[in-house]
Amino acid sequence: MSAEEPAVRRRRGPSMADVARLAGVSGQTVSRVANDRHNVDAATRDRVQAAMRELGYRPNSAARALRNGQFRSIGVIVFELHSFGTTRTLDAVAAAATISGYAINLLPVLDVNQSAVTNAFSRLGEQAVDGVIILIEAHTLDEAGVLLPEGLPVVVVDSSAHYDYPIVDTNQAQGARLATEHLLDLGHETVWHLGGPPTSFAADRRRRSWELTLKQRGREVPPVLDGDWTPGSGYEAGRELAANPDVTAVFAANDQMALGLLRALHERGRVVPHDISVIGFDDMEEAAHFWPPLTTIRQNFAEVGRLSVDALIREIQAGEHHHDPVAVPTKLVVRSSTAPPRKSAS
Amino acid sequence: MSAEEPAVRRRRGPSMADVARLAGVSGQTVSRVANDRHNVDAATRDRVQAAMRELGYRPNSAARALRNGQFRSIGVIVFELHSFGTTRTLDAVAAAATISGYAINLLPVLDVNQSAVTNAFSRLGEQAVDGVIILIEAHTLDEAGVLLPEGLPVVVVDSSAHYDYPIVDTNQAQGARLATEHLLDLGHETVWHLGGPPTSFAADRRRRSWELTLKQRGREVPPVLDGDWTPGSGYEAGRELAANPDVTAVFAANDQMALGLLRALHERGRVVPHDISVIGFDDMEEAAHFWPPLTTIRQNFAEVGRLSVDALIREIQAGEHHHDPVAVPTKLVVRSSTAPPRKSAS
DNA sequence: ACACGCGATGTTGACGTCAACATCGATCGC
DNA sequence: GCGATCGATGTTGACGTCAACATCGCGTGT
Repeated sequence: MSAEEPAVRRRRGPSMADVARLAGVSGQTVSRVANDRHNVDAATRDRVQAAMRELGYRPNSAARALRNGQFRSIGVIVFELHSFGTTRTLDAVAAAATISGYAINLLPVLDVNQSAVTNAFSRLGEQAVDGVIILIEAHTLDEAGVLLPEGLPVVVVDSSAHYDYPIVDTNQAQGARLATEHLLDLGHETVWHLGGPPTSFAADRRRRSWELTLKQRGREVPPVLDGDWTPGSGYEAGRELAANPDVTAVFAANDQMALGLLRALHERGRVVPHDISVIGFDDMEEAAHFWPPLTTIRQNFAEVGRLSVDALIREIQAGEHHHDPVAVPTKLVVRSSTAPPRKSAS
Repeated sequence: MSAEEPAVRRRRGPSMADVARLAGVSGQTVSRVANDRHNVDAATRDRVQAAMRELGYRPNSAARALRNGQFRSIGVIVFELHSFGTTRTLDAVAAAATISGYAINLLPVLDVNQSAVTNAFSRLGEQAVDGVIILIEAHTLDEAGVLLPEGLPVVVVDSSAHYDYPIVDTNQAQGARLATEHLLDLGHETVWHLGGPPTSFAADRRRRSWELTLKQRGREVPPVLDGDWTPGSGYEAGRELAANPDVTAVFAANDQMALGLLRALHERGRVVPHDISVIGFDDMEEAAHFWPPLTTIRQNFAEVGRLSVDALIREIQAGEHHHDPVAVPTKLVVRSSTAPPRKSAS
């Protein structure tokens, strides 16, 4: 009746002081045991550990972070997890961070519009992180970028060169060249391109590299079809492409669009690879089981994730700014969706 | 020469005291401004905010957490992000948590073996989280489950009933029934099943429900083929199924296996849905663009994520244990991979 | 004119941990 | 045998924030 419970129960667990009392030692000795310091007597250590177990003691990371001035945590800013690449990279980042003893703080941007991004970055200011990895396409970032808290180490995973932060990404240009050359080497006159959204630096790099490769070989550069990474946009583009008898080879900027493209070609009765060759980009798990199995460019997401974390941790711990962009090479994976062109009326 | 820099630079930003000094007020007033308390004079507030901006002040969340005894952060334990469902759920969880003002701590389990899981859980003890959502299949969890720190609110996203924690998941049974009935209603004699791995509760539920539905309709129950969720396993199973002329309808326990299955059927020249109908489960983005577009069961991952977060936050804030499992209904999405059976020799 | 109330602001201390320093007893070298 | 050394342990204070309490000044009602 008289005593009021607080609205939010605080589960404060036992503290070092509690353990110390039970074990009959000082708090400092408990701290030493908790941190695996060597200068503790074996018997004492046992006693302390027993007390810890009995009380279910867990070190309070907030107090630790406050004391040490470090959170041992890195924030990862992502837009939706729908994108295959983002997900895979996040996976690799999380693994690498965990191995290095850093926790991962996932910071989703709920909406692409600028105020949401800005909002996410300002929330960042209050986040318990020592550094940040940005996994959203930099164009989106561009307008809001200014608002990043100063003095917070940042690594951007994208292919923009315009950033003042260290950059790690797949070598988009090399991958696109690989794709284009593969089709050219099979004997195709030229290669059409189903590109990613114009707002994406990665898409831009792939497009440019495809174009450059064609030009270097003296081939005609067909108009680009712009998609938005989704299978749906690949399908739309595919309907156009299927109607054009000149098209014998298409380089889709990712596997998902390639999937939509394949569907459109099936619907129109264009046989892959007999009538048209298709190559993708990413090598998602499913690509090997598309119909027909998709020739594609494999991105090494694990490496991208690992390198991003390494770069960020170096920056956090040593203040190193490593401004040379890191480009992770790709690999051509040949399956059944590409073949030499059918000898036709030429 | 005399002063040694610490190995790890601590970027300690300005604190309330610094802001207070600059603005000529007490630390407490700064705190009030930072927390949007109303009882601060407008002029004072402006002065403090100006000082904050000038110094680039960001509240220290470690100190806050220490003071408040709460982190406002929830941990999400995941195995790899490769699984489509996990990723989508994580996405929804992250969004819901952010909206509720909670941060997300991603806690990857690096390896499925038991010691890795155990390890992840013991790491959990040191994590700055108020509660935990477990996104790994509970069978894996089973053996290690005992080691979960006591007193830490937990919500499990899975279909096990054996847990002492609140459970949220898709209504697997209802979904599997929907799938099976759809094929039966089209006129198929019976429905074959390409199941998920035996270690998965979700797979188990789907299998049981498929079986029950067949029995209730007095149909023969064909032997189950066990996959492991991957397209590859679907392909293997598909080769068997394709060789069996009795098979006219297959319910694959997820879309990825359905994809592999479709590929195997194409290879053997069995036409979908003319010769064989195929239905999947999940409704992943790509399913609409498989060849043929896949009829499937749509899971409402967003809802699962939202409800998990809600349940966890209720538990954190009120200590409520809501032990009735929450089952989120699914929806049948009809596309082109299912059709009535070809009238054959019957 | 006086007590009272109320809003704005300041002061104090505690949250849990751990580095730095202090202490104490034992072993070592000569 | 005695100071030096070393290892085990204890004591103190500070990290940044904010609830609780204290204070101060001004307007209000009678």
